[in-house]
Amino acid sequence: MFVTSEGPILHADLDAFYASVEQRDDPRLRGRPVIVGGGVVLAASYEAKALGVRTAMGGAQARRLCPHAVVVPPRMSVYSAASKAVFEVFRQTTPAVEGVSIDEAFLDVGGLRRIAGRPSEIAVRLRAEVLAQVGLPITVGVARTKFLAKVASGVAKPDGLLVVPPERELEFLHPLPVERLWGVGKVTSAKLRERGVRTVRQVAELPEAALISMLGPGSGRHLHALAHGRDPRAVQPGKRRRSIGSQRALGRRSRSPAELDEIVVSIVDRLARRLRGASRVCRTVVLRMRFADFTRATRSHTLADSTDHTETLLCAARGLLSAAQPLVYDRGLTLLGLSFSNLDSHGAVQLALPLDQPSSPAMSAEATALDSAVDALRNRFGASALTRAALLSHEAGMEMPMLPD
DNA sequence: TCTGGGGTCCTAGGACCC
DNA sequence: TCTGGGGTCCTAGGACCC
Repeated sequence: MFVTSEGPILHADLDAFYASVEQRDDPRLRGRPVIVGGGVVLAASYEAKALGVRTAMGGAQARRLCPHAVVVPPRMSVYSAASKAVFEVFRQTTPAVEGVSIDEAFLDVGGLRRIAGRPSEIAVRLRAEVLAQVGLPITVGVARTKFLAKVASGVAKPDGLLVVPPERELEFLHPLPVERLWGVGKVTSAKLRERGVRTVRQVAELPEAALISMLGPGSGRHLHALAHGRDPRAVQPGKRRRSIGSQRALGRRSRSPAELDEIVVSIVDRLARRLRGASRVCRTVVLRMRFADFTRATRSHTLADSTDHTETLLCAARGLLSAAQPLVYDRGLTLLGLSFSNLDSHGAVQLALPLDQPSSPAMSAEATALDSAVDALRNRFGASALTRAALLSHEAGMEMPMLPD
């Protein structure tokens, strides 16, 4: 499963992904500043970025900076389809594709030289193919390691290509600001700058022990290696998601227990469907909270057995929320989220089952049937009627165990 | 500028087992 | 009654990334 070639590695990164999809689909948006998302900026086209608009910026501030921007609501399913199409192009290039996010991947092209040419040629073709087949601009960085390939694509953006030859790695890396190092965010950057360390070269000049005493053993060693161009991580095509989650901002007004329960029900329902859709099961349920002062807390519960069963997961989520009641009301809950972790594949569970248990396709067919039944009942009885719907599907003879009252 | 939604990885303490 | 060392799992928090 793990590819252990010597590289080179391509880092392919779609430019201003959501905004580019909008410009692709609506010619009137091309060449104009485009902002995706209203309350907060999910993506900004390069025309908007040129005026200072940034991802994650508040919508009001973005409109001040860029009053002529076209603001469009996100169309997640369209972006997801575009992403799938782009990843298909990646896999036509090499089977060794490791997805990093919806718009980003590493491609190991080591060993392709004889059939596909030099890495730079592969990268040129890849960019042309993504444009031709999906209609989106993409930037590619090429280097010996993942980290250098990623930095290269970051420097080459937008709509660019940059190759870092092995003998020029440090020449490329050392003048860059420390924030370019993977794992250096606000906190680490402040610690480094406090000590006068501003460039990657200055990090490289520090002994590893000094970095460890500043940042702890984990990040100390990590940064020391990166600053010297060392990054042993291989491209892992089989890499799978380790958790799935969903959250909802609540605003500042306080919510009744019934409202919170309704939110928990809808999040659990959505996540459990995604779990089954991906043929995965989970064992740990994590409740995420954010409060009025922007502090955060999590509470988690690990089940005895992995499951993709909505009611089981809901029961755990409700238990966590009720245990967290004091926090919720003392500190003013402003965000509520859940994530399911400790993910496993359905297949692994199947192996442990006796032979007379339903097979995996049958089980997912059952889950799909339940989803449809719940949907139908929800349409009849209203959006928050999951429990009611569960009761009715139970009465209808469908196997859906009930929660205790 | 008062702030969304989706993730990853690391650390540290305590429980528990051998 | 007091005592060691090592390993794993769970929980919680934090930093970081897109």
